[in-house]
Parts: sequence; structure tokens; C-alpha cells
Amino acid sequence: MAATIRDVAQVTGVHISTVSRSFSAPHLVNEATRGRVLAAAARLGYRPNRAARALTTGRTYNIGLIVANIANPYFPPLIKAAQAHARERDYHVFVADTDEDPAVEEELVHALAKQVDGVVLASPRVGNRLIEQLARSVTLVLVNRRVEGLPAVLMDMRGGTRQVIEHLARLGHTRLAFAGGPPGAWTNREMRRAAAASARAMGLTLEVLGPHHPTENGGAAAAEEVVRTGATGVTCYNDLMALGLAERLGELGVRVPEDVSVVGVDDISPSRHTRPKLTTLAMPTAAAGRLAVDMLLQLAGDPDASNATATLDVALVVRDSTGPARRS
Amino acid sequence: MAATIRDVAQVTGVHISTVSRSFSAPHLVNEATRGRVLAAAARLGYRPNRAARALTTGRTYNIGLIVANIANPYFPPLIKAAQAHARERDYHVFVADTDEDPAVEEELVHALAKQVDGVVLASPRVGNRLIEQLARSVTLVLVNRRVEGLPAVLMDMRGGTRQVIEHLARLGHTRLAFAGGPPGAWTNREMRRAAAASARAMGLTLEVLGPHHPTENGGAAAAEEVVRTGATGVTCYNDLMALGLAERLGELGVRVPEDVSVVGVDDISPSRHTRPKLTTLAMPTAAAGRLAVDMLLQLAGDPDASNATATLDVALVVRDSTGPARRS
DNA sequence: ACAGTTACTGCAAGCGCTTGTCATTCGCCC
DNA sequence: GGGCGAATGACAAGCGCTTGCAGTAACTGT
Repeated sequence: MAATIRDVAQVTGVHISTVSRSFSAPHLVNEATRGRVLAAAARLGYRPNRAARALTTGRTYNIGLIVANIANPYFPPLIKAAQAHARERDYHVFVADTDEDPAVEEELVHALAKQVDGVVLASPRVGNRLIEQLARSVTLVLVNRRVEGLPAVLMDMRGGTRQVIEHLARLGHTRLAFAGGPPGAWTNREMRRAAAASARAMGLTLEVLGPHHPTENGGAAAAEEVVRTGATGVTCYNDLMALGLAERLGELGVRVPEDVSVVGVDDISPSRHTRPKLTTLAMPTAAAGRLAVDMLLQLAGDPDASNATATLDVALVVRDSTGPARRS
Repeated sequence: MAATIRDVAQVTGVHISTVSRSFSAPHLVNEATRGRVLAAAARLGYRPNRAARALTTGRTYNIGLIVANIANPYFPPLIKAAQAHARERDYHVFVADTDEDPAVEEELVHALAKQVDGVVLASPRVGNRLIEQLARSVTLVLVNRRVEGLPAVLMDMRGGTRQVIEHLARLGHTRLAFAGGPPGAWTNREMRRAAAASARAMGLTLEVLGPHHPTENGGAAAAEEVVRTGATGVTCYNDLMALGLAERLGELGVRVPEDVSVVGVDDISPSRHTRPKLTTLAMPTAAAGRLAVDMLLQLAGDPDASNATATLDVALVVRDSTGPARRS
């Protein structure tokens, strides 16, 4: 059996409350006494039981991190950064994967609610309505989703998408397509709108494809559509889809970028290795993870801290999957 | 404030113990009573507080999963599978990243110990001695590490490595090299030994390089060594290193696979996209994650369940980074 | 009709810890 | 030397829940 506060108190010859305060309110106990307590604790290998502490204080020192799909290379850097950042602040993190299923997402928030001081909901797939409701039972910080009144860290998808369209336009493309991802994703909506607006402003046509599953298979599924529409420039919901799209286009005898230019979003690591290397929008996922944790801990400590939302810049990385439009 | 067991009891007009039993020992309470309790609970949105429950039962229904590096594509499939599997069994999982640091690893096990029913230690970097000691304070299941008396899920690295060497030998390579990874990794030791043994048995020379960091940079760092030794067949600790190595070799004017054949280990997703596509050993990481969770829950439920260790098969995937030896 | 079950349900202690309250002790001042 | 406040530490209630024990009522068989 692990040592409890009582063991330490007994060994030291003080009351358990003194032991407790030696850890959580050092200034309230005599320096010498505290020294003896700490020594005894160290000797016994005593560590306060966080769960028990949480029972009285209401603070668990745990947070939840819910993501759509751990296996999507977009998330690991975010998870890693969030976890490391939390750990430095003495927080542990529950990581959960919804497998893109909104129902699972909702259930997870509820299940985790009691065990955490708050949860970071990354790229949620549930509706805004439900999010607002969930936010009433647990402190929430959103990533990649804007909901009135809730703290969030966002990426500048509009600016980024505009850069992509401009890039394509500069290369002479006039017929564009957007291969859409999950309909529930805020990012998807932002991109779709921004792409449509930019294309219109520049006098280009833009076909919206999808929705597709945000994976290589989903991208592959969009390939035929692309061919059918005759678009020469395609921007995808994410890199995974772009990769699958490029691969499938190759199989269909369509060369990238000679015949069709393909752009991804996320700049996940595989995109740097493919041939052609993928032109993409790089997302500051690690920074987003850290920032989300910061906001969450802030809020957890002080319930009416500001509910600010931060928007992070994204950067267009031009590589080899985009090139001059073929003259028709 | 969230509803507690007391609220439910009050609304239903029964004692809290009856409410408690309605959830955890249904057969002990009258069907009609239980129905009223459940209805009231649903109406109030009551959910038992797991932390409070754990305090008396000693079971948290949480597990820990500690990995060396979340950002290494090897781990996400394992994490995802383990998490999903655990969730189906009503367990939540703390995921922690040690960033390859043994000290962090030890600290994490200790910090998590009180909050979990056990922890899965994937690809540990700490020494066996310490692992044995840690196992005394928390139920442990190892992945990619063999320690006498502890449950583990292993990969058949010896068989796999032998396959790699044989593959290279068949292609006519006689001067081989092994680009080693973290010295603390069991996998690394197994591979090194198996490679040496196989090479010896087949009359080939094998140079051991490293240790190197198990990343693309580490692989790149091994490139000069490879050139210096004149090896024409190189097998690496993992895919990340193989990718970095191949890339750097290209920069040095060495062609893969014409001049040097490169083999990786793990079959992470980027390896399928590079040009040339990487020949590698595929590891059943998702299965390993599920199995580790199964073993852990088994052990958590029944402390003296068998401490079996399972060994999973790995498969050589021949792609384009290996080819016939150039005749000298 | 009665002892012996059986089926529920209530009671209360206690899991490991925090914290408001109170009793002592001590140093210090006038 | 008496009085005061600060410093220190003990007490005990209580966080939300489980569980051994005991009480009650209805039911069984004879």
C-alpha cells in the first residue's frame, strides 16, 4: 500500500492537517516542522492523492483533449505540444479520439467532465448548439471552431485560402475546384466560403466538390469529380485528401502539376516527402495546442477570465504540386 | 453545480445507498425502485463521480499510456487503437509523451500511479532495473521491452531483422550497415544483435553505426558514416531515420537504390509516399495497442492473472528503396 | 401459527485529503 | 508582570461515493 497523509503525520508526530499544509500552504507551518514533514514524506515515498484532493478542492489538475482522429498527422503535433505544456504546469491530460463521430464527441465530453478542470475540443464535429450546451457543464476551449461567447484558438483560414487562390490565379489557372471535407467542420466552411469569395473577386470559376471523408480515400474519391469538372487547380480540405487525390489522379493518367495543380492544407510530415512535394498551407498546430492549454488553465483558475479568441496565422508553402496552367 | 448522489436520493425519496446500488449492484435493489432512481438520475443529468468512487473502491477506470514521442508516426496508430479499445471498456486514458527522456518517463509513471489502474509503457527508454522498481508501485504492461516477470507485448524483431538481411543478401549485397537508434531501446538491441548474427551466418560484413536520434536528423547524421564504410545495404532503426538517411544520401550524390539500398522499420505512413518508396518492416502497432490494454485490464481486475508476454509478427514490405547491389 | 428465509433498504463508517475554527504557546510591549 | 496579537498546530466536518451490517417486512414450508 502506498503511503497516505496519515502515515506521514504519524511518523512525523504531527496532525494530518499540518502535513497537508506543509504541501499546500507552506507559509502556515513552521519551517522546521515542515522540514521534518517533507523528509518523512520523501522517506515514505508519499505523494498526495490528486483524486482525493480534487474531492474537496474541486480542482483535479487534469484536462481533457478531444480530437477527431489521432491517426491524422495533423493532430499529433498539437497533442504533443498540449501535453508537454500541460505537464510543465503540473497537469495531466486525457486524450480521446472521436473517430470523426459527433455522438462520440458529445459522450466523451460528458464522461470526462467530472474528472477534469476543462477540456480542449479540437476540430469539433458536433453542432454549435450542442457545444454551447456542453460548455455549461464543463469549461471548454475550442480549436478550429468559432462559437459566440466561447474561448477559441482559430487559424486564419480565410486569409490562407485567399493566398492559395491567388497563388493559383498567378499561375494562370481559371477553373478551380475545392475538394470539401467534413460538413461539420468549421474549417471546411471557412475555406469553402473564402475560396468562393476569392474566386469570384478574381473572376475565376470554382466548383465545390464533396463532402468527402478527410482522408486519402476521400481525396481519391474526389479525383473523378475533378476530371469531370475540368478544373486545373484544386485546393483540398487537408493534406491527406490532397495526397489521395494526387495519387489517384496519377492512376487516371492525369499528371500533377503539369495537368492539374493540387494544394493541400496542414503541412503534415508526409507532404514533404511525396513526389511531387505538396504545396500546402502550413498550420501552427503546436502553437495552437499550447495556446489552448494556456487559455484553459487561465479559465479554470479564474472562471470569469476573458473569453478571448485568438487567430493564428497560416502560411502558404509552395512546393512542387502546383505549376503553370496548361494552355488549353 | 452538477447533481450528486444525494440529489438523486432526495428526489427519489430513498437513501443514497440505494441510489448507489441501483448503479453498481442492480440485483440488490427492487426493480421498481431502481426504475425511479434511474429516471430521477436521468432527469437531473446525474453521473457518478468516478474520482469519488475510486476513493473507496480503489479502481479508477483510468489507465496511463506513456510513449516516447507522440510526433513519431509510429505511435499514433498505437495510441488511437489503445484509446478506442479502452473506451469500449469504459476506461479513460491519460496519454503522456516523454520526449525520449528516461527521467521524464520515470516521473510520469510516479505522477500517474495514483490516478490509474495501470500504465502501458510503450518503447520505454529507462533501464530494466528501474522498470522492475516502478512495477512495484503500479501495474505495468510493457510494449517493445522484455523484462523478466513483467507482462509485455513484443514484436518479433529478430525474425524481422533476419528477413531484412536475407532480402539484402539475395540482392547481392555483401557489405551491410545498421544505423542504430536510442541505446536504451530494447528494439534497438534486438535488431543490432539479430543483424549481426544473421550477417555472420551468411558471411556478410555488418558495420554498426550510431547511436543516433531516432529521427530524420539522426538518419541524416548517419549518411556520412554509411558512405565512409562503403556499405551498399543499410538497415535503420526506424523509418524516420531511413527517410532522413535516404534524403541526405541524395544530397551527397549517392542514389537510392542504385548505389545504396536502404531499409526502414515501422512502415509509418510517409514511407508509402516518398520516392523511392521505402522498403520496410511493417509493425502491427494498432494490434499491439489493443493487446496491451487487454493485458492491463486483465491484470487490473485480477492482480495475479498470468504475466504472459505476447510476440507479434512483423512483415517485410519490399518497395523501391532496395535493389540489386551495384557490382564493384 | 411459527421459525426460518428471502428480498430490500437504511445506517454509518470510512476512502485520502482540505480547510474553517479554535486552543495553545510565545514574544513583546508598556 | 499582565495583556495582546501573531504564529502554530490540532480538531472535525465534509467532498461524493461504497459497502458491511442490521433492520423490516413479506413469504416459505410445515
